Amino acid sequence: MDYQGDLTDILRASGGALGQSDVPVSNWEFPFDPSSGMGESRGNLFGDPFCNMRDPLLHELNVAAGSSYFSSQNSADHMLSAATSVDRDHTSSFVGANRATTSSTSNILAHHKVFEDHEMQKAATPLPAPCNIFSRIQISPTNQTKLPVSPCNSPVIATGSSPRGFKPSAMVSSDIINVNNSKGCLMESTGQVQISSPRNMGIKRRKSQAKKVVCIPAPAAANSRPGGEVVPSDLWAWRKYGQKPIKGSPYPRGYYRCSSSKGCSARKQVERSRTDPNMLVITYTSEHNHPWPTQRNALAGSTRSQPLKSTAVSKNSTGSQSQKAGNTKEEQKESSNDTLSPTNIAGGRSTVSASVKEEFDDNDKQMEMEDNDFSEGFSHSYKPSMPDQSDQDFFAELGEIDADPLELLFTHEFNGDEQKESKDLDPFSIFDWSGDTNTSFGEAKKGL
DNA sequence: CGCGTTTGACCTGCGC
DNA sequence: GCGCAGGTCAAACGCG
Repeated sequence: MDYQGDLTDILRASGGALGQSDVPVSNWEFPFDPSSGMGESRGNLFGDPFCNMRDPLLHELNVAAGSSYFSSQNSADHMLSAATSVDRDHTSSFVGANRATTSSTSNILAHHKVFEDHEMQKAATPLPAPCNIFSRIQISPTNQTKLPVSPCNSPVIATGSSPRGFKPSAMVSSDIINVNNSKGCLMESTGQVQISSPRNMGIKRRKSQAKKVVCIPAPAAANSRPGGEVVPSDLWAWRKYGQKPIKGSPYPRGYYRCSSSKGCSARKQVERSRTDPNMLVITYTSEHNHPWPTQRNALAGSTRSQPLKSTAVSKNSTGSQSQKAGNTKEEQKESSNDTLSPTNIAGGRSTVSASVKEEFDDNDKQMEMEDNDFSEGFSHSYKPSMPDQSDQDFFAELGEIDADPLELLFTHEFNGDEQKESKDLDPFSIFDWSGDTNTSFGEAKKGL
């Protein structure tokens, strides 16, 4: 089995926190420290390569974490509890994976992790550039990787940004992985971390660009529902511009570019985990240079990306097709709608997990996690920030969204009798599960 | 017509 | 320097 570049690698490299689980999410925990005041300023104090990278889903992560729901110091545990209860009726591979965990977080539904790329640690000149994400990540051009070790158990995994970059031996591994020390907090939750902006941006993009890796469960198990490649759409519009088979992986990698705005350099790569086809690994590169769509118009033009019945049928009928072909289609369809499943990210009801990894590929750079408050930095980083807009404006614009994702996610989900199975309260509803996939996904959720 | 996907070719970085 | 592999381009085509 080739784990190169696979999420599993990350996890394994993280010190074996996951044990032998094939489901890397089992021990994942929130990278953010809910008590770290995520609701405070957006930061933008340091060189955050993603200061403008406002992925709605990632944003949701932050906001969710920073929401009042998580305001308490124990909010993380609350979240965990809530998530557990919510998921109680759902059985999924992730739940099964969680069985391997020994901590009370074993049933955490939404595990978010921030990963530090080992290459990122390699160094970088600290930049005062306004950034959010790693407002607390400091990169030292000379220091060796100073791994943030916090009482939190979040397995922070450093990985290569690219399959080639996945060199477990080079990963931060145990140094930064302090597993099961505590729950619901990010290991870096108390440290300040600064990272510098990528150098040579645009010249050696692939090497110098920071990346975010988000691992989420595929909403619809491709293996169980051939025609149910249900992928929720986020508020960004992504256009696929390429696909490449990845060596060692039966699944191709799709390349997407933000089509919400011309000139936006935001890109993402979507591929299915080799070891766990139910997991999608989404790598975000570059950043959005525009506010995220105020309307769900991000879905515009993406209708075709929704699995057509004909397609599903075809796939079903041709289930014996070459694996590559099948995978390719599934991958593309899933990713075409943006694979960031709210289920995963938002800590919805289903037993899902999401990990977010920050990567910073630049051999010339070295990142130092000075403190342990990485989570806060993370939260900041993913705060929806409008480059030229005040936060107020931003939220005002948020109001223009058809439905506030967060509200949908948490207002219902965690209020009082929050754990209704009602679809109205279904955080999934905030995403566009178009076509027959709507129902399909409902089934898929049950299947989870 | 506009937007999307598909897909082969090309470019680039990296390891040997 | 060469080959491999990942990343990107762009023409062709489909869909609403």
